[in-house]
Amino acid sequence: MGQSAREEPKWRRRAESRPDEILDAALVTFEKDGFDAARVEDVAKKAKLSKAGVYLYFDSKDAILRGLIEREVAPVARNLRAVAEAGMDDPAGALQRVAAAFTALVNDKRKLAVPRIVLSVAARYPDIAQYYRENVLEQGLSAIVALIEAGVAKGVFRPCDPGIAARMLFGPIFVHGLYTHFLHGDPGPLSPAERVKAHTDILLKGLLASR
Amino acid sequence: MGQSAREEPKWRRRAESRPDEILDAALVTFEKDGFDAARVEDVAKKAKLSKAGVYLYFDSKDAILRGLIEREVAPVARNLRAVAEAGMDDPAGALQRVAAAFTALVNDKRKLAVPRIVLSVAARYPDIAQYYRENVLEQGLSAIVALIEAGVAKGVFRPCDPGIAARMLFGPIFVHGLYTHFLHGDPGPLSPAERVKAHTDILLKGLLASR
Amino acid sequence: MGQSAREEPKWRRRAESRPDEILDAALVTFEKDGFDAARVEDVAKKAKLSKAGVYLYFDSKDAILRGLIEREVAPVARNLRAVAEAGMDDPAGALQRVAAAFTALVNDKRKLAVPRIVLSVAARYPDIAQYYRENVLEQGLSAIVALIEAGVAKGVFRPCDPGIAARMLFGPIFVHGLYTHFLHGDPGPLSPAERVKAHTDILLKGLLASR
Amino acid sequence: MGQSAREEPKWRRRAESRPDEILDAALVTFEKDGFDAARVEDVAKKAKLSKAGVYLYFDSKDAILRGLIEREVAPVARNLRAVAEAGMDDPAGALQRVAAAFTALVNDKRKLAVPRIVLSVAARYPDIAQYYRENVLEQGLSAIVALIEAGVAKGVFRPCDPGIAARMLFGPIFVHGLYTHFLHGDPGPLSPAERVKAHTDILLKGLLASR
DNA sequence: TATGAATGAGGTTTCATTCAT
DNA sequence: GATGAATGAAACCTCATTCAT
Repeated sequence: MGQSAREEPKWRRRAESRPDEILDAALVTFEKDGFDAARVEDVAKKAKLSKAGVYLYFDSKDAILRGLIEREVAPVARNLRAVAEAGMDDPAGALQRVAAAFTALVNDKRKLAVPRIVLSVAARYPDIAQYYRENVLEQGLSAIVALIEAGVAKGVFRPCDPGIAARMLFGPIFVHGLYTHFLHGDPGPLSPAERVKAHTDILLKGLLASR
Repeated sequence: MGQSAREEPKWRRRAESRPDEILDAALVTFEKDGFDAARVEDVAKKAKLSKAGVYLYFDSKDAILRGLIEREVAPVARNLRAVAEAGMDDPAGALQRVAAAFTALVNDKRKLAVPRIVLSVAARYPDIAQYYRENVLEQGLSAIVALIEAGVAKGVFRPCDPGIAARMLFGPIFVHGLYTHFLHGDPGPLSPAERVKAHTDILLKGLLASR
Repeated sequence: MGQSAREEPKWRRRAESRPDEILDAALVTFEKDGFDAARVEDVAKKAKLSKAGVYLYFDSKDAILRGLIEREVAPVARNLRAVAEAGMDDPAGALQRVAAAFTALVNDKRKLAVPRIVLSVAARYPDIAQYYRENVLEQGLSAIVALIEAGVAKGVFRPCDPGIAARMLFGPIFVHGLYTHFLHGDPGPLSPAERVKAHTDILLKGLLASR
Repeated sequence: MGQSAREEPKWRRRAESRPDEILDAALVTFEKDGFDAARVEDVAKKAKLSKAGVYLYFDSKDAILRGLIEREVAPVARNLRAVAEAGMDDPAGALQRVAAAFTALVNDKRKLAVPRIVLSVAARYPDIAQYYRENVLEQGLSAIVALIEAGVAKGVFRPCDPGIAARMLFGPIFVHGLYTHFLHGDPGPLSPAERVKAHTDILLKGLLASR
């Protein structure tokens, strides 16, 4: 109240929040332009920092990318595992919930940008590819695989290859995200929830032990 | 002896084959390094041409990419359509054959490189994204959609959203390709044929009208 | 106990010793990396100060260099003059003592670093070159020149060009220092004292009036 | 004749001479500004080339330096050795001729720039220091050492440490060069030839076996 | 007095593209 | 048709220096 003349120091002394601000800016910039075409200066500008300022917090452009991946990756993996593990005694229901969670994730263009970037730089930064694979993909896959195996063991699901089943869960959602977000493909008339339902209807019918 | 006047022309007129040789080289180079990191000089070297020589056949680096996409794209789309259309009266069998064809395609790392590159430059070259979407993705999707719809009409398949079903066909195969080729993920123990079978088993069970 | 109000001042008022600490640090850093490659931050770190702290005491990087030269230079010149002047009545003995003193000086890599730095920045900072020349070189030379001239006047030395003689005293010692310290040349088997002796033996035999 | 309008193609097609032109330009630029302060762009400009053009012939700024050292070094070493070796049967005369040759060398500011540069970057590029030491200094020294030893063996010179004697030959000349060229010290009234004479007079008197 | 945070200016290097031959 | 030579434009990164606290 009354101190309206000093609303915001505008900058200074926010070292703690800087790395995150830079990563936020980088995510947006990399998503828009791709890693190579993105200029560090643009990241800096969006983070309201000078170019040199960025280098106070990250050693190099690819260190920013690494930081970004590391920050973005953990929650995704954690999220998927949690949903999967929470439903081990109701595999069919859990499958639907995982599909819904993954759909929500993929619907967020910013979140989907990360695997796209990883994919495009994987050849040059194998460590990034490896990190992503081990910390997201294998985590997610193994969680679903466990879920499917549990379902099979319970007799809820027919015997099947759980890796294939897992890909049948994630694959369609992921490609739909790429198609609509990055290639501007027509998302179709269904709402996300309807898509999840249509998808899991078919998938579960394919998986469930008859009667 | 005596043919001293015609020792060996310094260069040969092979203008006709040149563009293709350049595109071959570009495909390999782009696949390895990504579009941005790939240097025109490397493409030239691999095509056994000077850097300037490349510019006799292509106006710019992204023109090469456009040429590449145009060349690679048509056969893929045509192929998938053909398989799908040839099986309109046996939708289930056709589905399996499409899955097999698409698996074969995706197994070829070079072929899979094209969509990966498209994805990574889509933001900067919207025309490329559009071209790819219209000429490959929508072609492929619509062919499968038609197939599914035919199946539903015939009563072979249950009523379902054909777009979703199509993504359930392509998605798992595509992500498996990305995962194994570009992120060096474990391809798992199944042979391609076994993967196709496991995949279509589940998918068809999910789609087929009971009884 | 009980002195909680004075636990430890975060920083101490040691303004007086600071400039010297900075110069010490600068000497080491400049010696190791050269003036250009040395970073102010490294000087600061070695002086246990923040980068900004250095600027409390010196206006700029080259001001540090100037300060360094000023501090290092006076004692050297004074020392050489003193030795020379103390021996005006025994020119031959004084020559030997000057050689010994200069050898001791040059043996100290840190001390030798100063002229090396001066030499490398002389073109950009003519004032530094001038300062060094006037306050060290000309001082040292003139002292020796006076010594030689005294010797000649006394009849102890043959008539000779005293500037040349002076260079014959300093030159060999100086280049030996450069060679061994900065180019890692083999210092040879002789001890410093033996080098001084061998050197002055020849030099004196060359200078002394026969009989 | 009559084609006065096309005097000089101005550039193009002189790849062969380029490296040398660049090294010439670099020598001048490095001599003037020192290695660090010299900008590649200035070297380029002086060589009448674009900045990028320089990189067609040299991989990096320090590659230019290396090239420069390599080019400048061989003739110097060869020259000194030749003079020394040509006079093995007249050591005293040869010593004078070596002194004269070295004086001529050092009188050339451009030539003297090389060791100055080497000295200033030695810490950062140890290979350059080593190269210079092995290919110039040790060559020169060993040639003179051999000469002195020959003189001693012949009974022309008194027994003495030849390394010291060699430094007494080179040292004074070298420091005089540094002093006058780079610190703008007063070269004194003597002509180069007179300096050589004054120098070798003393040195030879110091070295020669009496009668 | 002391410093963490910030930046402007500039340097090296790269590369798509052009052009004379 | 083919290329060696050349360059403009830009990108990454560094560092001396400043300033609010």
